[in-house]
Amino acid sequence: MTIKDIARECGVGISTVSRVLNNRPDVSEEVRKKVLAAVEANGYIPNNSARDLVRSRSDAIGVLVRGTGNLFFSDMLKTISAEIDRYGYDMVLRFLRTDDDEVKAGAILEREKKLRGLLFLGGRFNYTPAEMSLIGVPYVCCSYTNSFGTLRESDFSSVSIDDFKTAYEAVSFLISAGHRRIAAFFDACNDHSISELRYDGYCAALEENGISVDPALVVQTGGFEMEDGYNGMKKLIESGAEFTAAFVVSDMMAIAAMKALRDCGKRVPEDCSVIAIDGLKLSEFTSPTLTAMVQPGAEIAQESVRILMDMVENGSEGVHLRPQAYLRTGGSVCRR
Amino acid sequence: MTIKDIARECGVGISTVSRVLNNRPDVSEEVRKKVLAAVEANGYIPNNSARDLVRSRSDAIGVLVRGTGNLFFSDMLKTISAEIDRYGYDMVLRFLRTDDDEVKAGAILEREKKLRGLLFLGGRFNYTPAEMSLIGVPYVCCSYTNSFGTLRESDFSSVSIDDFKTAYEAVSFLISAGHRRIAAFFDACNDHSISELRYDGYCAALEENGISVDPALVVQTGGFEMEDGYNGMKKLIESGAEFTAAFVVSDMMAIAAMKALRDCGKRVPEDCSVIAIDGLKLSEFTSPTLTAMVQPGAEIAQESVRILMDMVENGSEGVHLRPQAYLRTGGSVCRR
DNA sequence: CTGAAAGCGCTAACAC
DNA sequence: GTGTTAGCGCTTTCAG
Repeated sequence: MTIKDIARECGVGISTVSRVLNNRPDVSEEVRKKVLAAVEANGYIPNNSARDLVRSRSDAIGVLVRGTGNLFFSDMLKTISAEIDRYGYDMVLRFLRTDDDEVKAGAILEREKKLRGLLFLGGRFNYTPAEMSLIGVPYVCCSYTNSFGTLRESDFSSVSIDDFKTAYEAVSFLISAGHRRIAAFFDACNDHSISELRYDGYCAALEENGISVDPALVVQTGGFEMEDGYNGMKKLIESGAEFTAAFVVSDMMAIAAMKALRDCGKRVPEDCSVIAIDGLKLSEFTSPTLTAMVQPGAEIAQESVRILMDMVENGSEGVHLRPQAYLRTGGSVCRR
Repeated sequence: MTIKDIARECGVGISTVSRVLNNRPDVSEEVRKKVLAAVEANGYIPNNSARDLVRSRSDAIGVLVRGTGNLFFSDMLKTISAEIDRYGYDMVLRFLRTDDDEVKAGAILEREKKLRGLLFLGGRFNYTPAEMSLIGVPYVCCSYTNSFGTLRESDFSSVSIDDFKTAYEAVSFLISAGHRRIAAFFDACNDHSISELRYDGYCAALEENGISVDPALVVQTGGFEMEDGYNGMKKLIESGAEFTAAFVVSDMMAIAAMKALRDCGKRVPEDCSVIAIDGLKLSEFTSPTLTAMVQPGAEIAQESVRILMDMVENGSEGVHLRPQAYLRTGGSVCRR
């Protein structure tokens, strides 16, 4: 069943059918009805490949996902998918392994599929103009920034919370609750990425309050998995370090860290308060409820797609949005 | 940059380039090298649309995801994506809203994208041959079955735990631990779907042990969200019903139910034991650790893809796998 | 082993 | 308004 069959059945030319299919105005109402009826009756569905080939582009957006253990990303992905759909585009999705390079993968995907735009859900923070020249379509960095790179602001878009500031606020909250011995858990403090920015925010909050950073309280877990959070906390406790609160880089790791605390006979928040960044719905169902800086995931996802579509369809310049994370008070932090 | 440019640059015909690109054996080693070099040098990437058009098929598998609030599915999706990739195919993904029909969506996707096969991640349990005739390629039902439908076994594949049996085993475990007043939480008991099967397993386990099913202990939450689990448990407690254990249809809802118990001043497991089906990694980090029947998610995902590829590439008949769920003992169940 | 040529199904000029 | 026609980039006979 091709466009030709429909044309023959209706006794019209194929371009007329094409016009109807593409909602062109220059078709008589009568013919339009007839064609639509035939399409419906035959269950005809246009061949996407042929369409893309002749237009030498698709109506598809590539989505490259990094860091898939992350529940936060799973949620955003659904929103992103729905938004792309709403704009009438297809989503071409790729999950990246940790050792894949998202830029190379994006460049290949773009050409193979003749994509109109790329959305990176998580990625490196240090792109250079040279490497990004591989990419020939608009792209947006979703939930991360180019803090350690050299990209021109107008050449790309990004939507992300301010990692430094959000960490700063989280730790400031602990300090304002009377805590001074505050442990911290990151992937790695010098990863030129999210952990480094949040670590800097942690340090800034401490120093601004006259508390010096104690390296013995900073744990580099080497990963973002729950096990990493659990083992990190366990190790810290066993080290005999003294602390009354913990700032954890992500909710999932914080949940695991709370588990480690309890397994070691410590109460949350009485013996150790815990705060994290993400604010998953899940974290409202832990005991105690996790106090967290909430990333507005739906907003980040929606805005990312909106901005990307604006670049794709109107050739707009890059835009950089920093939606505000906000504090959600739970039961995992108490006054000291 | 098209195949023509490469051909010209190498001074060969385009069909020769095509042969090299498709790993055909009938090309001289010398020419192959030259072509590959030119491809590399120019960063040439074949146009997928043109390829799919002429072959009138893609090398793509459609994945339709139902019930996206489910962390279990998020995990499986990653495995499915990786597996499809491993077989050298593309994945075309669609998230379905609850009111979308996965069969219709699948049929449209199949024709638009000229898919080779379809993988439904969750779906209705009551397909009929008539409606499935819309689908013209092999398909596999991943993590659900056709228990309430009339499909011929050979016409499709499915990979899923035995819902009835798994629920039966979970409840039997509670009974063997001395519990007799066992509450149960489902979406709806007569949904002709997963909840109904698990409800039947619950009833069977009770009755086999001479315990009659008390409708006052069966909660129909009306959904699979965490809120549903939380509210369901709260309602049950407020009803004044007496029970010493709870069987919950999914981990996420069980986590929420445990929260409700604690919020009502009840201890898990001392006042109420809890068991669920799913066995997420997350549930090993709750306090207490959730006792659960573990669905082997990675196995289900891998086998689903393997079976589908076998149908696609070798025209194999439908296969129905029932991987065994196993008990993971946590701290949420105690003897009575 | 290699090249020429015929489409795959569709869109977009271009005529009528 | 509508039909005719020329490709889009590639794979695949079919000759050589």
